[in-house]
Amino acid sequence: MLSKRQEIILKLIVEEFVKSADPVGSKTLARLLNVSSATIRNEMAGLEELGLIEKTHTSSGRVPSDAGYHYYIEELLSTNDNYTESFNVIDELFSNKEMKRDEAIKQAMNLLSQLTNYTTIALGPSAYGSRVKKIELVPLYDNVSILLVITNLGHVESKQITIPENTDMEEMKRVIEIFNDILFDCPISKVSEKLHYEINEHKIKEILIYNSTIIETFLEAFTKFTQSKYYLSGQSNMLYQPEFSDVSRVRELLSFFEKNDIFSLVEDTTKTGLTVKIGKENAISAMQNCTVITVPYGFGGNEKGTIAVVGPTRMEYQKVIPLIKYLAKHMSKLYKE
Amino acid sequence: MLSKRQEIILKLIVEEFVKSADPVGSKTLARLLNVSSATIRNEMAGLEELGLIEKTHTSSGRVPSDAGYHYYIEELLSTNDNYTESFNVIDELFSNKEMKRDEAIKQAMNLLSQLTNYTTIALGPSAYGSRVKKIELVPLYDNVSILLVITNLGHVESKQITIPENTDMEEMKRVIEIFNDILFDCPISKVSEKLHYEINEHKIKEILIYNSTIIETFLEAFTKFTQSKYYLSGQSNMLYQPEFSDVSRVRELLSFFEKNDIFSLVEDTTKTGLTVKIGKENAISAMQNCTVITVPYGFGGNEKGTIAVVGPTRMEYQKVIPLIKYLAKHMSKLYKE
DNA sequence: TTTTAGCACTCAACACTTGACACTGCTAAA
DNA sequence: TTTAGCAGTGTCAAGTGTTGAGTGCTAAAA
Repeated sequence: MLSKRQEIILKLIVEEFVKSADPVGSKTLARLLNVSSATIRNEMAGLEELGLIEKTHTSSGRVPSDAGYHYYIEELLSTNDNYTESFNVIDELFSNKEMKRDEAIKQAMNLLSQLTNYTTIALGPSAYGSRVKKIELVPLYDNVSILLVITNLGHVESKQITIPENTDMEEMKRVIEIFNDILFDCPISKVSEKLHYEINEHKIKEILIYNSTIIETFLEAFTKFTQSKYYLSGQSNMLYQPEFSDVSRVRELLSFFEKNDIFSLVEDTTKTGLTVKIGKENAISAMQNCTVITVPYGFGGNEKGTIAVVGPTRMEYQKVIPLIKYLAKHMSKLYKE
Repeated sequence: MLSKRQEIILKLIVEEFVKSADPVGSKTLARLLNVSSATIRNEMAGLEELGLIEKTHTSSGRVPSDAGYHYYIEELLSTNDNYTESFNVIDELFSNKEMKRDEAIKQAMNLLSQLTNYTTIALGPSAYGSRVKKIELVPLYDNVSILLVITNLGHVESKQITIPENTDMEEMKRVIEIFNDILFDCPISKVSEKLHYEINEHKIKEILIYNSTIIETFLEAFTKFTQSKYYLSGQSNMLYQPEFSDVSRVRELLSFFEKNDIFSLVEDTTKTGLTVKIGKENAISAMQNCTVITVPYGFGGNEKGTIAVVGPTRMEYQKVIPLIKYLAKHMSKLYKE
């Protein structure tokens, strides 16, 4: 257990370091606390022993360790501070109702990356959990058609399909009708299940006789919905942080963003609430001196997405955490139709 | 006019420098040409006077100037070399017919950035110039509907619209039918024109009486088609080039990619053939030591797009130019339905 | 018991010097 | 026209010395 004074010192170290990016020494703190630098040094020795702060070299000032940040976030942050400055900007964004959900999410992420100056990520599930509203087939030319699936939340997915040579268009229309019957109001996540069930049972048999590959094309179109998409904003923000003055770091990080591994950052956190992964807690090597903060959104149905802020471990937690929480709350509202 | 030997020397300087990224000195060339280094130096003095090569400092080897690269590309490259190695990979990609056009373009750009190790850009016009195939309105809930527009090339655009409170759905259906009548087979680029014409003439009058804002919503949906989109691939490739070992350069470049200024790179070149902009010829400051090679594609109708490769001026022109030409040719085929 | 002043020590950062090296341009001879 | 030789110039890496911020420890003061 830390003494009151140790907590104050830890808090100051974190906040000074976040501000300046330089290790903070005993003199600086002495000035802020009206004790001598020697006293501070004694306290710091204690904090270091507990693994909450570190030195970069024998005679440098102290820097918070990963554990130190955690302590800061969990014990020293939640109670006091509350950053509400930018909340009205967020309110404003969401007051515009004339936006498709995807568009709203994109804009929210852009806003968040602007407000924080870090990189932000929104992870699907663009349509996961929403329901089938209508299925259509629009002939284009020859034997090529476009298969359209529209969901109750206004999401549209299209897939080009080639219909076998000797096919009657009337027949095809009937097939689509049957699909509409079967799948109307069916959650996207259950489509595959439902189709496979119907294959053995009722109406769908005649389709199968008629053409078996059409089912596959269908399922492909639906997997497009379930493939969670992601949106990335403010990649280059990070480059202005002093921890990325080394090009090789930048390379690593950007290559990571460009690969489609984004999911590996967040994946398992759809269930829990706000998660803060600091430094080495991130499995990805390029992220060893980054913090990833994730919050799920959309509790309405079974559709859940995640938003995330990625920044250096030396992050303005004080500002970011309330902001991302507030944003997730608003986005959740958006999901309840 | 350059002498034969000067041309050979210029060619070697370019190619050596492209390979090594180090200024090339007289000794290196003497070894390759079986003359003494002093002879080379005399020739180099001439080339420098013509502004084709430069020194980085008084006693350094020579580096091609922007003009030198141009001379190389125009006079020394086209005749001899022909890089065909990777052509079969491209053929393979395009042999898969089951792809929507957008998807095909994306994949082609990914391939190109992989093959070249530079950044590639594909600029719209995703649907500009294609024709309206079908318009639909799918009610979602309450007074919210989705407006769908499908083109003859399988492109789908959707927009959420709110229909005024006291509106009869049957009436609405009739309106959509009228739109379909008017706009069927109309090139996207002409939609606005045609609508405005019809407003003063025939059938559309009754719609106007009925509801004037619907036309606006309509036009908005169509502008989505005409807004040329772009696709960027291999951003981080550039970071591995030694010219980007300086972080501030990287910052500039990546910030540029992140802004939506991409069009300013290419915009005016839709009409001409292959264009090579070297170094200072690029208006954008972040690109002052980059080369941008652009080629238009899609000569079929009036729909034209552009693909581009962005790399350091020290670029493997020998490899990139044939490659991008070949790719553009194939993509053009894709556009002829 | 806690706090403080003082001192010796450490290390990063910066500026400077130095020598090796890779060029060039010029000149005079081949 | 080509070449060898030489003086001159700038880069780069290694080494040196200095400065300054910060530490730990100890002994005295509160």
